[in-house]
Amino acid sequence: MPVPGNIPIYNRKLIIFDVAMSDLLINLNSEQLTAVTLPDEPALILAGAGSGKTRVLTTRIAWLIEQGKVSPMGILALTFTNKAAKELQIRLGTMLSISTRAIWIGTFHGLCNRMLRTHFRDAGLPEGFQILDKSDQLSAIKRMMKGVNIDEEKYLPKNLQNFINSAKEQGLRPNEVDVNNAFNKKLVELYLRYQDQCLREGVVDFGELLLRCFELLKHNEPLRIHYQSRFRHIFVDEFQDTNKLQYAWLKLLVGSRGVVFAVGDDDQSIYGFRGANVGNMSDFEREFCVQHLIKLEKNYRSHGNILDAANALISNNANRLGKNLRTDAGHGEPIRVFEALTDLQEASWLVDEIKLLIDQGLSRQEIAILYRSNVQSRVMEHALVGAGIPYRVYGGLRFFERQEVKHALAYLRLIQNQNDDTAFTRIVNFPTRGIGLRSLELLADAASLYQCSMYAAIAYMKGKASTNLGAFVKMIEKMCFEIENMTLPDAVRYVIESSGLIAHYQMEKEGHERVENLHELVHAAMVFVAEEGYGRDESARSFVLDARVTPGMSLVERVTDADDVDMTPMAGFLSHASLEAGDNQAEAGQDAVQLMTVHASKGLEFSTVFIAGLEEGLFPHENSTSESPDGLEEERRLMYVAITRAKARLYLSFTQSRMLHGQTRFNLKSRFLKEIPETLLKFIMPRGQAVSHRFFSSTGNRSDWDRDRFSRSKVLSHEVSTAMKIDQNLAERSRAADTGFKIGQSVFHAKFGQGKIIALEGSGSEARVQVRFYRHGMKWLALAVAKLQAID
DNA sequence: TTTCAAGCCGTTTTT
DNA sequence: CGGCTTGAAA
Repeated sequence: MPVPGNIPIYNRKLIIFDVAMSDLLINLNSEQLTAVTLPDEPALILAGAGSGKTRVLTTRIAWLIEQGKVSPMGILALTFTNKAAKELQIRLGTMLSISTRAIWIGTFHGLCNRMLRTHFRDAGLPEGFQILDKSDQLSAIKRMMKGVNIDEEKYLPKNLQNFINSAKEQGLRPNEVDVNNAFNKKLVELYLRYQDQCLREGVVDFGELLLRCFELLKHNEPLRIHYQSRFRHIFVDEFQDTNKLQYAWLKLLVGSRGVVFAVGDDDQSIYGFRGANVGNMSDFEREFCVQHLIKLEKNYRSHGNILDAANALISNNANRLGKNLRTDAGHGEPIRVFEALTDLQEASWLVDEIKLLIDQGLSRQEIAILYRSNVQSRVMEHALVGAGIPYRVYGGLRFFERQEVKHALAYLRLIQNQNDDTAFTRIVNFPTRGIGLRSLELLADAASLYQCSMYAAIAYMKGKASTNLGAFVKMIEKMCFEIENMTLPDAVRYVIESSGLIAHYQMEKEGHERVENLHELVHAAMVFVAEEGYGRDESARSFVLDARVTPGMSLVERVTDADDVDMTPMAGFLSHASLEAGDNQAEAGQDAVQLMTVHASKGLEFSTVFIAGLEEGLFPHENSTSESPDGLEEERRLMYVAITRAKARLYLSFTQSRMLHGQTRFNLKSRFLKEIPETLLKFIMPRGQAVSHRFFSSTGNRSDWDRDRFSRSKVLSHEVSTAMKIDQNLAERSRAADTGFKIGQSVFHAKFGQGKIIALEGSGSEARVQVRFYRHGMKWLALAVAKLQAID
């Protein structure tokens, strides 16, 4: 097993690759090949949607290693999301048979976190510093503001939060922010106060991770030189999403010898509103003297009509680096456009159309409904539920954001770092232990008087409040003592029990799922320990050919998160919980129609895509169009992203009227529709609906209507047969119910949507189940009557 | 401490 | 319209 340590692994070509390098290269088109085999110089790759961007990235890394140009240790790959990092790592893992562990792959935040953990002293942070997520940050800000005398009407915590974050995104400390008026001045003052509080409590927010790491590299020359000489090749994915600070950080890290390979698409820049700066791409080109700007314009995803639509649309933007997608696939289907009278009609048309598609054999998960804003989902969900079509909505609460999980983590955080007032206030009286607001006010006063954390201030408390607080301290101390020698999962289990969290949620009538999530947290800790490689011997972590990593081994075992290996399991787990909030989607697994915002769809692809609500004011959104011209361009890029998600079929819809915020609004059809050549479109008329003049004038030619396929009689017969099929299916499934269902089983109900079985009773035709539906609460259902569908 | 009702707000969102 | 927060009352 052991390989002599003095032979550089990266020179042993035969061992390294599962697939011969030539095979990897031969399947690339000429644009991709050029990019992959570029000499050691800064490069900017303009990677269009569906152009094989990730493939170029991974093949380039593999190629560099194979050529002996760089050791895995000399590679740094930066992504924007954890998902992207994971995908890179997995795909690299399939190309290379050496461990990918030595390669630093991660998000900007993850890697900054790692550096700060390693050099916490140099960075001026306490060893066990905690990371505040967005909601932690907000509560920290609220707490800070309580101690200051300000006009609460004028200074909203949310606004201050945005102010602080956007300052940090631009790399600005309080003293560096431009002060042009009194209002601004106050905000800066509050920013400073917040900064002091964070430092005192030993916590950092997301922006701080980057900013502090930036400052660390900037002011610490030996460290900067160390990393500059280590990372010879730096890869940046989704470059158009980087903000000013990330760009500055990158420049520091690259130094004069590093080679940056930046991949991005200015046409898919849709996060300007949160600080992303597309200008970074042209800045990069200029400042790094990029010799090779390579455009990947060959698209492997969509049919011609779809790409033509996308190209035509995006050509209306003035600020572009410029590129045009092309494909070898045929034109494919025309893009279908539907105008509805109301949002309800739009939804019911959508559902009818989806039924047809499913009948034609399309799987549900190949169908996506995209919309500009989340409120639009409700009408469509309602229609889907009514039709008994399983669906999945992306977005919403993620695992580590759930209140019960955050509570449990707060206990762990307080055990780690007793200065963490955010964690303290969260749990000091949860579950309730007779510590009211009054006591906490007194405690906060004491804390500011003695300049210490609230936890430490308990020692100074006198009177009756101190009894309960004293008991709390005893409990935390006991926890610290007990878990000291426990494994991470055991510690988590101990804490959720002894804190009383489990007992509390068991008492609550709606607490079943929360108890489950707490147990799930223990499981998450086990997975974390296993995946991160804690408990293995040190040699397994260092860069040697790991005998256990063989081509036949499962991917999961090969994937590790390089971020956290230097931390204790607990610190690593808590970082992980803050930096990777968990899955953003509802229960996976089941074949379901996908609903999401256009933003959430970026990077995904579907055979069939519906883009709903193409109306002025909604898409493009009114708030974006009024503010700046670039706002409209970003909306257009958003539309471009939406269109390019579709592989084979694309539907666009809009309505004359829509219920929004409690009132009916009448919108014009989106300008984006007009920017797509009519020759690519096919207009569909509402079924059984008298065609108004308005409809005529706004949708174009009568000859464009698809009378054939969407004629009334045909659709109706389809509807009937679909309904019968669904009934049959459901009936069959419920007959199998006696044996089929068990507690904890996820189920789907035509009326109530998805839910989980939490109780069973009776048998045979008497059998009843209690189901907690995600959207409709708790229900008892007779299995003989209710058509429940098991979801695996 | 809990519960209920009035009030408020409403684009997109990862780390 | 509807979800969530906040404030008042029991």
